Amino acid sequence: MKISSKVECGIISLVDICIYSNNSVVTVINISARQNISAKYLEQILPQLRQADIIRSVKGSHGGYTLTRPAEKITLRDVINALDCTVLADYSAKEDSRIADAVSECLWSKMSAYLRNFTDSVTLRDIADRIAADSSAQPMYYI
Amino acid sequence: MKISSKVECGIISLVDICIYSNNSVVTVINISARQNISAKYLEQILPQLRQADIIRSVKGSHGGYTLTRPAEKITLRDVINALDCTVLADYSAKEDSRIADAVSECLWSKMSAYLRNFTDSVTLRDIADRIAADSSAQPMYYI
DNA sequence: TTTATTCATACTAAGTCAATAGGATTTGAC
DNA sequence: GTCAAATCCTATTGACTTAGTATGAATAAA
Repeated sequence: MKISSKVECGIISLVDICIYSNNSVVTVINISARQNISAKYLEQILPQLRQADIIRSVKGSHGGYTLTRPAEKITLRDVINALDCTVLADYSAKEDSRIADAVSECLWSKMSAYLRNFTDSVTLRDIADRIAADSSAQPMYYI
Repeated sequence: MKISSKVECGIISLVDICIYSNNSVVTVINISARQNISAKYLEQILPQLRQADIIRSVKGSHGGYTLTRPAEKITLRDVINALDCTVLADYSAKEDSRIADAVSECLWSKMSAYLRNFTDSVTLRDIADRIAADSSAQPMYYI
């Protein structure tokens, strides 16, 4: 499935914040360096996650980002909706016919609901734990 | 979920062929008139469905299209893959980091597999039957 | 030979997306 | 109070994708 770069980078950033914030904030520069994502691009993505109340920002010098709540309370659906609300939304065809209506109603809406169900079931904690599990075999280097 | 117009029109066309081919073929012109889709656009979509062995074409005068097999043997996955193979394919991030790799492997690939599972479970018959069910309340008019 | 159809390919206009750019604002440290 | 480090806001650009159109060739029935 094709994932937009924005959503992809958003998830990666959140996992990064989750792993690297030890009672402190994580800056755009930090994430950019660790994850090889342009800082300017992140500056566009992170405010959106803040507006969706997924992360909290501290402005000014020594500022940065932290999660607003425990990672197990942040779902994949939260993140996707914050960055691209069309992904999980119901879709309705513009073609005008009874068949088109039926396909919209009984197929696409069902498919969207099915996807939402999946994204509800995955939390940031699940992803971060998976990274940690990988790290036990292959040691993690903090930058 | 955002569905491409091509896939949408493809499904609609197949349902149309399924419903309106009574031991005969269905032409682009017929589908176009019934479903309000440009004939020229359909001429681009239907050959792709033929190449994927979902429909069979009869060329020349009195030509048209029929399904190659019973509707219950044609899955949503067959159709989507014929028209846009990126939808159900695994996606791998281009960002270069351990976290990005982990997200690709354990998140996006799982999500694609989940979607494939859904699309495997829905057949053209299911959709056509749904249309028929609607018609018992609201009579269907053949053109 | 005409007509009705599919087939193949090229084209275009509009829209979307990824990424960059520039500067404004906020805050801590000295 | 000044400087530096950070987020914030908004605009812009260039590349790519998509939807739909156009033109004409090939095929086959009547």
